[in-house]
Amino acid sequence: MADTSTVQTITAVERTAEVLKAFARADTQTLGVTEVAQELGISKAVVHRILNSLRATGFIEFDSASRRYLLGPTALDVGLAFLRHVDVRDLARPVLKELSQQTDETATLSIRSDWQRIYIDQVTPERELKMTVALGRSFPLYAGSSSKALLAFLPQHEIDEYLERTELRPLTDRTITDVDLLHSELVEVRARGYATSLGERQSGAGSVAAPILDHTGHPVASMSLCGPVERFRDEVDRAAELITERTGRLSRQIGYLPEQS
Amino acid sequence: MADTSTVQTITAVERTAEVLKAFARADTQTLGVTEVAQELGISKAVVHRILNSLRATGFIEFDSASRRYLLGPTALDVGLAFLRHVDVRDLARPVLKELSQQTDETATLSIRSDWQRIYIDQVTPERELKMTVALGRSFPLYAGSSSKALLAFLPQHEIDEYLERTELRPLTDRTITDVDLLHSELVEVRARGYATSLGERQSGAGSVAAPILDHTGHPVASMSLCGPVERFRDEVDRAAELITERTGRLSRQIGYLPEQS
DNA sequence: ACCGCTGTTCCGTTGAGCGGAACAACTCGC
DNA sequence: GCGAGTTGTTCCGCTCAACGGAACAGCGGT
Repeated sequence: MADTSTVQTITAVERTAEVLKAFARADTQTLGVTEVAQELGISKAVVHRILNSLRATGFIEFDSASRRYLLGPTALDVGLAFLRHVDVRDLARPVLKELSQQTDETATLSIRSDWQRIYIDQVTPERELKMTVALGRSFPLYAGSSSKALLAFLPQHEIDEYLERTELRPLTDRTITDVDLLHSELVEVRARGYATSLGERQSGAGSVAAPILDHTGHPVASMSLCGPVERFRDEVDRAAELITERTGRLSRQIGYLPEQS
Repeated sequence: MADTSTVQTITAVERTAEVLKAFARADTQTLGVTEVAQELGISKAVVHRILNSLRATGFIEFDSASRRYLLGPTALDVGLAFLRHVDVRDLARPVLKELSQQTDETATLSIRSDWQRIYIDQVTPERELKMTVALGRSFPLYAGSSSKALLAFLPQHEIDEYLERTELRPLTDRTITDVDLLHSELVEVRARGYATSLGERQSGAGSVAAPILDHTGHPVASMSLCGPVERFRDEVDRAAELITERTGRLSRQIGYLPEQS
């Protein structure tokens, strides 16, 4: 009974939803009754009644000059309520568990806070030798895969600003301290969609991370898989594949629309 | 026949809209069937069917763990379509960025919708203590600088009508609740071209706003700069100067011709 | 094992919504 | 200015889809 097709629905409601979606799809601001009716294969009379019902509730407005209909502010209110209620952490939790289980390594979630990164969640595997990160601690944005995944997807000018005024202090002997090198590393991260690190932030730790992007394309969080570098080195490719698949889905869930090629 | 009450509507559609609004209002992410049914005074069975219809179309999702419902990404899609079609927004975006950068405070853009005001865009500065507004939410037209900037530039008879039938409920202890006082405040706003507020709508927030006028002289939007009242108090004059310069230019861009003296 | 709470389904009744068609209002071309 | 061809809007009788009370099921607490 979790199946969508078996539960009772109301056709009028589904039609209403389709009408709203038609407005969302349209590249013109206004739509006419017949236009909508034809696209959805419903009678004009019905579309007319639906539009007027939506008008009464603010979802649709009416332009009396052209006698055509357009989306109203209530639509925005509801849409943004969706965003308001999305807690990346809650959303990501089950994914972290799944990733950790599938790879038998630690899965983490980080967010950016000002110009630092902090871990806000992690799931560790049941094995003796495993990675554990410090939740709540601040780390720089230039070292480690989670950090680079966040940094690489910021607008270019913000990256430039950040790197201009930030001193790249080495945290380990593998930390990238050359600005030009880091710049081209970030370009690569953006191109392939994920970042890797072998001991850049923490000696002996390897990781792969990808960003979760919101509806504006901004990175709101980054998710990583990490473990002891000796065994993790061989897992990088598989981890990258798994993690980008999940972060991609999460991004779409919070409204990110991948640009069509 | 422009009257909303006389045209035919479909109750199921209006109920659907009310259900979605209930989710927008809620401060919890998920809502249960009974919860919604009680709030709207509809039977549980109907709410259940509506929710499942919306589920089939992506507006609503179902959390099988808690057996409760939440807004889905389609809601966001439709909401953002509304924004996509507001062309003032595109025009104003770079200006907001510039203003925010120049002042290191938050720049916002609002439009009027019926007799309310809603924020449709904002750009925030990179600093710890800053103002952030809720996009999509409705606010009254009588409190706060953005609202007063819109209201003051409406035709006088519309202002009068509005103030006659509107109760000036205080949002903070600084809200203007005296009609005569508000009337003379609006005259002043119109005279100098911008509105200010120190905590009228939101305690602890200060702001300056000016309207963007179209070719008929109607205010289509208002732009504001806002921040914590303690530091903003000293920035008011400079902010007013900056903002009126920009809104003036934007108004001319969309066809407004300043009356020649 | 109880209770009280959810969400979910059943089912017979009925009136709300359907849609074809008529009407009205507007635009365009000649 | 006057049809022809668009729109949006309303009418109205028929029908069947939605209503809602009530029964059912599946939790979670004590």
